[in-house]
Amino acid sequence: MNLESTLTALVTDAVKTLYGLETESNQIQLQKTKKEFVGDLTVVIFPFVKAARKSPEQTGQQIGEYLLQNNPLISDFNVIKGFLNLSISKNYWLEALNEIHANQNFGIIPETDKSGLMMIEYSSPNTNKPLHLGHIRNNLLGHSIAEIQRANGWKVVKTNIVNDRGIHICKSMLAWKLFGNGETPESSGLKGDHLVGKYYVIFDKAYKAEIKELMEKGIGEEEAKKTAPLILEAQKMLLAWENNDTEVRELWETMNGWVYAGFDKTYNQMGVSFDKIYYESQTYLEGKSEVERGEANKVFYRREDGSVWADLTGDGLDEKLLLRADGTSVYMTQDIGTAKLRYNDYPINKMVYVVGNEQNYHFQVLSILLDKLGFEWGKSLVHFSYGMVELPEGKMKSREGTVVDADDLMDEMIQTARETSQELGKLDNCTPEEIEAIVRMVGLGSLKYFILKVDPRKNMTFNPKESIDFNGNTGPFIQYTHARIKSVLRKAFDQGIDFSKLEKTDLDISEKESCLVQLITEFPAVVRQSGEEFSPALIANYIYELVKEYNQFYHDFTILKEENPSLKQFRLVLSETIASIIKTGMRLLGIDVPERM
RNA sequence: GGUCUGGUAGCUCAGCUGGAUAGAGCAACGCCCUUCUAAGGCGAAGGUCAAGAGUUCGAAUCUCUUCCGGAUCACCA
Repeated sequence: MNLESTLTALVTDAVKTLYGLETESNQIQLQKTKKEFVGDLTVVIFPFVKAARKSPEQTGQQIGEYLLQNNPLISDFNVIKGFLNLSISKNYWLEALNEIHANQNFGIIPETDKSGLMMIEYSSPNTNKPLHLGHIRNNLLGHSIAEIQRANGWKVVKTNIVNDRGIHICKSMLAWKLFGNGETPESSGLKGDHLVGKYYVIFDKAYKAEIKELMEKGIGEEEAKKTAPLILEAQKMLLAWENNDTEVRELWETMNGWVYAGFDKTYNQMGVSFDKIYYESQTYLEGKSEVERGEANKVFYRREDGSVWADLTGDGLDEKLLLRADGTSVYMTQDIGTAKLRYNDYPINKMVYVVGNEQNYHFQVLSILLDKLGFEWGKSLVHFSYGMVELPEGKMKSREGTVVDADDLMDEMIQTARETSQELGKLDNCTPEEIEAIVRMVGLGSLKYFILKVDPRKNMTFNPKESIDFNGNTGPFIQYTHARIKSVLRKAFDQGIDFSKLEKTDLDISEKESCLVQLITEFPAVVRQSGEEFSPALIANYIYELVKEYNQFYHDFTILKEENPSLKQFRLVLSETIASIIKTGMRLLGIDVPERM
């Protein structure tokens, strides 16, 4: 039984005995005592004032006295206005710390069958261009959510649906065929995904030139876009692909192979991975047959031109196309097929899609369609929706070439970390391998933390400079604190101090220290809530608060120079516990923390 | 226009199941390196929580209206 529920029960008991008031536990409001007041936890008295028929102050006083007399857990109390501030006995905090310190998996629920299996889809790239800043937010969120859900006892399957077919891939292929001169990643020294992306851009340029040319001949823009030779050629290629044309398929496989090799490097650098990858080229046919089944069951209907539609006006939405007149599938069709395959492959209890908020409508529709098709899991799917990332300079636009490439950005972050640490001479005693590892952790940690600390729903601005600051709510600041604690612990260990277990449990620790212990005890609750709300930001901000509080504590006291051996030991145990929570918490965000830096 | 979503300090963000004087960091100002890592800490300053109304003992938080931003409503993916 944790502290809060114990206290809730106590207060329930108190108001019943004193005022004969029956209360539900949710009527008792317990909150952390604000810093400027003395105490650990605060009971809001207002709900009981009526029954007590006394002033809030008197009521608080009375309840406080009752609690103090009836439970040794409460060491003191004070009343301010309608708030009863309770001080919890130091012994309680010391014992709590001891317990947490001994628990290697504090805050983590082991994987059990109880919660079931959660499949989390994220990343979901197209194979015609490299990953960019938007993908970074997606990947980081997806990976972190997976870690958090796993820490909450779910069995997690991370999945990626690669959009490896369609007109956009044909565009890259066609451009390569026409202008590529057989260029390969090996011959050009380019990363595979960048090479294919290069030809996508080349296609776009040439295509635009053709449109311009046609328009100069007096053809309308719409018409020009449709009749430009390049686009017709690309469409022909797509058709050939669908008809399993050997040459087209071979080129398709070669170029996609380049892209996958490139993506693997990017994912690897980012520290994300997948348990199962689906390819749209393998799932879109399944979608078609599902739609046809739906049509047969009168869930969908066919128009005169042969296209298939779902009528969602009854759900307050529009009509939605599912199959084109020529029988080819659209985005929605593929997602239906992919969903079906996934549920065939895994006993999924919860399906989560990490996809940008521009697709909110799509997933609203998908949920309804799956439900109409008779899949009981349709209604319960979760669209984990997130906002756009912008740079301080403004919006990213692929047309204006202001897209921030994921690989470039990560390299830059690492490079900045390297330069900063060199300037400060921080890593002079490390081997080149150590320096590389640390600089990488710090550079990527900056990026990851800055993106994850923000509420996912919001559009955000990524400021590279600010993110790598060693002050404030940043990854490096947290990493730095961790490294510093580790340094203290190493020195203590060298001095032969045993901090494996607290020996004395009647130490007179300061208010600030008990406050820190209290903060530590909240970690599991934060992880639970973060899982329920799908919010890595919750964990990020919690860690920051912990680190900040610790730093203030660290400033006021020196640990190794403390003369009271018991107090010294306590502070070491406290520090080690905090370091361990930082490490666990950051792991849930997908961020590594260095032992030294 | 319909739907969804956001608006909190100059900037970037917390806080939102209603509770005390609305919190951090950055920037700018003033201190503290004989200090377990100054990649740090302390102090002061900075607010009509977009606006208005309602519910309440009490509203940044809940409801309604308005204003501003973003997304979406494709035979694109």
